[in-house]
Amino acid sequence: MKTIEQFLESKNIRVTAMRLLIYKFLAEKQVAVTLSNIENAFDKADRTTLYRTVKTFEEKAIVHQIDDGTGITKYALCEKGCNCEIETDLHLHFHCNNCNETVCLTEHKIPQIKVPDGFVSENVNLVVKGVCDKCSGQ
Amino acid sequence: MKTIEQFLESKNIRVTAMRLLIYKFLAEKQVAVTLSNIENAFDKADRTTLYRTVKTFEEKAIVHQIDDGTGITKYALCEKGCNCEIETDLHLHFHCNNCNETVCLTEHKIPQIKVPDGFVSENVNLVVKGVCDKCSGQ
DNA sequence: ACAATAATGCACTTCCATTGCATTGATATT
DNA sequence: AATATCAATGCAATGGAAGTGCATTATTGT
Repeated sequence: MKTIEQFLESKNIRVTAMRLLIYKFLAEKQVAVTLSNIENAFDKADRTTLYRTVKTFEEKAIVHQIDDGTGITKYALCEKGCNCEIETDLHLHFHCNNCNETVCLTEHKIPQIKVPDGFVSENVNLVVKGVCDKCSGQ
Repeated sequence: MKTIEQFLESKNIRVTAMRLLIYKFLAEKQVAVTLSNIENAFDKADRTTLYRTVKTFEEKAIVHQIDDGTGITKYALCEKGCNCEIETDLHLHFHCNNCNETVCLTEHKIPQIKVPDGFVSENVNLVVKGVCDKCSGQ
């Protein structure tokens, strides 16, 4: 059981108060968040700092970026089952058209996709849209 | 063999010189195009006109929008095998990381994706990224 | 030919992403 | 412990794409 500090250090990320806070914020969220979400949670901090912190996390593969089709980039912590260091890691994301939230379905791997001759597949982005469990009534 | 004029009329779209030009432009393209692409091709015309023309085409289901993950919306004509009137039509798109072009692979249907209990799947966006046939060497 | 309606063009606005630069803070070296 | 070095933060500004309101022009139907 590592502390967050040790974890960040193991990823070659300098530990700062800001980074710890943002990490904790991401960790307690069950859904992918936008920069604005983070901004609202930390209104004393500057947008740029938050932006760059998330970028740093992304470069060090502790956060991955999600394009769920809303036009706004979202971010989520990489979890067990989400090997973002590996370029070809493929898990799917679910975007709820009702509450507008996006979640990672890391246990759902993307099936092999066949592409025509001459095409080389390196990466796949798969977003399923619909209604999430919270909104679907039960 | 319908003329473009007849085709547009059959879709309840008024025929104008601008719309014919834009339609022809889209038709001769083998790849999805951005608004900027269209803008560059028609620099005498106003951005807004181009924007609204494409929107109209989209509403009338003769063009579909593609989110290939570049952050810029692309558009492509719906072709045989692409039933965009049907909300749930699912064909995949291929984005080349080399030439940055995106093509529709209409003959490649998206496999059924399983989602956890409580989640309702309505729509799927699947983009395969890699190297296209033109860039892959042969 | 004319009235009604739709298409086009212009000027803005908004929102998100991104960068340059100065400043503050942390780390390492002596 | 003081200082030099380098990274993190904050501020200001920019750029790009998407979208809207309104006036003007074109098209359609009567």
